[in-house]
Amino acid sequence: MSATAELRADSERPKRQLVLDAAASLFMAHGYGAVSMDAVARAAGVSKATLYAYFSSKDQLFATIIGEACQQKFALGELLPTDAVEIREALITFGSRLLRFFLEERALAIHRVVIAESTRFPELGRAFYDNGPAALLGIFGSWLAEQTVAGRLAVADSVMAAEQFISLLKTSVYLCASLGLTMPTDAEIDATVEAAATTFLKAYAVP
Amino acid sequence: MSATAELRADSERPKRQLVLDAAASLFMAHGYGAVSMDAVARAAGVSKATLYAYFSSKDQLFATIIGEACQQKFALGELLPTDAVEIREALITFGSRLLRFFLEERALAIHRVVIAESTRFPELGRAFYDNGPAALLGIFGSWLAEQTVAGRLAVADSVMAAEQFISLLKTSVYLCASLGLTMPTDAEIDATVEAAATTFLKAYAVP
DNA sequence: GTCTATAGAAGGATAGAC
DNA sequence: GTCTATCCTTCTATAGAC
Repeated sequence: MSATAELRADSERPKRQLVLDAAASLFMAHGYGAVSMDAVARAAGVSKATLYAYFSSKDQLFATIIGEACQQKFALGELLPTDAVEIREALITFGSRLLRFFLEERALAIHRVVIAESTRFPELGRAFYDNGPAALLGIFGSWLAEQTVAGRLAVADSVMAAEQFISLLKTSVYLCASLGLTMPTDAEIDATVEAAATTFLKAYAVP
Repeated sequence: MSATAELRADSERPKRQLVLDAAASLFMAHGYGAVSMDAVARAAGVSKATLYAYFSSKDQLFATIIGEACQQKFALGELLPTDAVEIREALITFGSRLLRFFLEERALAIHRVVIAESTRFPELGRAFYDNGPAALLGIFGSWLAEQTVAGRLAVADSVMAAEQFISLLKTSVYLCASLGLTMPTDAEIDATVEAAATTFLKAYAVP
């Protein structure tokens, strides 16, 4: 796409979308309280009156943005590995994709802002949990159950096992990233994933 | 202590402490942006001018409070079980204490507010991590190493093992509590702890 | 040290012209 | 629908009396 085409597309894009994009970026970077409607209007290149023509209040704008961000389907199913590979390799593939997804700046930002405003906007906590962690648990738990049926794992409680594998990925490297302290290196990520797979298989491998 | 003695102690307590207590409660409940200095002064029973006599700005008041909250030594060492009991029982005792500590409203509130303001106050993220998670990892990792020397566990990388046990405690029951959705029941907490101990021991028990 | 009162700035939301 | 200009509230921070 040429630069002029981009510009045309940009200027033709409905202002509502311009506002949404600008506000999403600002809210995720700085949180609800630190972003003014003036700043949103400025970043979107529209006036405040236009902004209020589309969104009746700051609360509603915020809830719309974060709610939509939570409902984006992250194609969670695509994170699952194929059944063709050996089980340890499958777990490592899945764990590696998943931990790298958790560490993406966008995912971290959504998690941060939802936790931060969960008291002011309880419905956001619910939307985040249902569309994110709960959906993931369902998909991965089913996969673990399938592997057990296929004789590749020995999992009794597939939901608890799914919880445990995912938890094993979220060690302090994830916490440090959440807190904005340090982003882990590829080597640290790989080491965490491999340790998670090793511990998980000691507990759930077929005897 | 009698009621009158309590009252006297309260009225004699330095106003600085009154401000700190009131502000801590408000900031942890509602976050930085949603709390005004008016509200702090009202809750503390002092005037705003008095408040500003002790703290030069809202930023400084907030950083002081959260910084001190992070540096409270939670007597982490006391969470460790005695060496007298069998290893599985020791892990369950420790895990139960630790998970219940993570789920305390105060701990959840500190975690929330630190994550929320970690971009505005990066030093708080560092203080929280060093005094909380990192200190815990050190203490528990050392304990695991001791148990290995004593022949009660077979842990090669004691820090990674400590990470994993703690991560196994933080399953979705913890996430739900973080998001303000639901507080787990005692039964859910116990089930999580027992599952964590079982998985951990399959990976790290003496052969 | 403590208070009342207020200055000065910023934010959310809107009126009215085009 | 969109903009400029503005209203009203709330906020941080301070001046001045006691």
